[in-house]
Amino acid sequence: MVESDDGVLSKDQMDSSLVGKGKDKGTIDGVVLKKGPWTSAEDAILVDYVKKHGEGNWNAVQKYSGLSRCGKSCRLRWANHLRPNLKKGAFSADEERLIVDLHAKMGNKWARMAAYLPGRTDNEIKNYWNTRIKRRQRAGLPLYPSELCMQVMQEGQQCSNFNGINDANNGFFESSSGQIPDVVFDSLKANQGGFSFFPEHSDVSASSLLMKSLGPPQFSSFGPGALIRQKRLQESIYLYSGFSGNPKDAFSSSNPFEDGRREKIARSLEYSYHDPVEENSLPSFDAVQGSHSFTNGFSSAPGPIPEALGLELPSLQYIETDMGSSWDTSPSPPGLLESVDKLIQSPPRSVKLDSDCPSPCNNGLLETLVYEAKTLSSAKNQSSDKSSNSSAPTPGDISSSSNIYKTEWDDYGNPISPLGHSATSIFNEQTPISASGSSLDDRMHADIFPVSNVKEEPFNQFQSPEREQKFPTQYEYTRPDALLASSGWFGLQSDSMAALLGDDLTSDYKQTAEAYVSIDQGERMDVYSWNNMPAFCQISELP
DNA sequence: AAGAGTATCAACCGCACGTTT
DNA sequence: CAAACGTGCGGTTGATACTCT
Repeated sequence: MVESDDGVLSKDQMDSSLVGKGKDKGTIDGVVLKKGPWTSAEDAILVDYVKKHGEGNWNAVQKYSGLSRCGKSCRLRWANHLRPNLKKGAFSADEERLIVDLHAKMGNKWARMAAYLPGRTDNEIKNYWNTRIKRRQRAGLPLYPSELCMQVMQEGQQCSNFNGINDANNGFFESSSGQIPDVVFDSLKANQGGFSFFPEHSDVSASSLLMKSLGPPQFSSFGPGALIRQKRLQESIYLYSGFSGNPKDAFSSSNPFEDGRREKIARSLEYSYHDPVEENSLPSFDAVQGSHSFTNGFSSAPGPIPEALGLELPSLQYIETDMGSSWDTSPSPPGLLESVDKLIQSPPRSVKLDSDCPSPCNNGLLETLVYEAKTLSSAKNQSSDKSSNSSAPTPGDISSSSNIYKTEWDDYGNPISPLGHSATSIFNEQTPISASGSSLDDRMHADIFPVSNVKEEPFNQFQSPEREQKFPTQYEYTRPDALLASSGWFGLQSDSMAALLGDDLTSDYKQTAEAYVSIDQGERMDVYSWNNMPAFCQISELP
């Protein structure tokens, strides 16, 4: 940033100084507020003001000092640049470690993280993190060091006797500021044969996608505050995904079609979704079942999802129900790998409707999609028979879905897999569906289907003994199609598909279908593509 | 050397929340 | 009780610096 040390306004500064947005914005008592880079003269004025009046009451700065800056700008300038004891320069290795650790615990809580880094500002940390994400995206590296994951895993395994005490209002949120379980399942690849629960930074905004796809009508029962929670939910996804939130970033990859698709799609199927209602409404804690080590985003999210963990922890993190306690009381998994095996082995035959099964086999997104598809289909057929949805997860059911698989594609796919894409955006971009549609239908079309990227290689090839030996258990969950197959999602009827995409679109997809993958257990997967790119898949039972 | 692409960083914006009026 | 106000936070933007081709 150019900062005119001489206090001379640059052109932009001059321009921005003249900007007055409307009657109220940009002016105070008729004084045009300046924007843009601060000059040293302004800094001096601000410092002087703070010396005399102390911090706070920033809106009075202009009044008392004549500085033509809004209070917010003054506060920001002071906090980020002028206040004493600010540490400038690059982060030290220790600081970087701490940031990674804190981010694993807190998510995008920059201000809170800054509290642990004396002399550093939230803005610095945020910038550093975003930069780091991009860097690692490019490198195809995991976002969190594997040691951290292993540490977390070990801790998690030590507390496998969790019996699911649920106290939704136990101040989990509050505790998160200080005592956050070091549970981050990330980048297990290095230590666990490539299985990673934690996305490096997939930008699949699964939750937002879900929220969009769920749509208001079906989920009006979310009640007041749902929007707020939705926002928080989105934030959480950013943590998981590293999604900057910037739509532009969604396709920042040099080859978004190729580089990010796998992970995008895979992760679109993996992210846990926390029912906005359940989040704050003291839901039953399905972890009581305790049989699954993986937190299912829906059911085991206890009440108010911890802002850092409940919402922002990776799906595989256990939702701590008592933040005051240590991890000893956390809903603990009977061992992650064991659970993985269980999950892999568990029959993905049906969509389990019972909310008491937190089996991660039920992918929340998938179920949601099925549900939506059927709902739409049902609506389309103008059927008044509500039971038509009986085989599909209801919102409540969805809330019990689990879906916590973080996959690591790097091992078998793209070594360089910049994620950074939102499924929604992908879909919007890669399908002929207008993303700008304003109608619900349009949004459905645009948002409901992430581009389910299916590996181009034949499925059975992937299951070759050699590969299986190489990746004993991991691959089942590192493939989106495997996720699909194991998710219990199947039988998405063509009419449902049509309802979602429109008959014409479905037809288009079919016309360009490039893969027709048979999988075991009497199912088949039809892969629909568009523009020669896999767009989504449909699993159905073989005759 | 020049242009393109990427990284970095400061600052802005909108929103949420708590407090005051 | 509601509106206004002040503050803080997180996401985003845009300009410059840097690197690569």
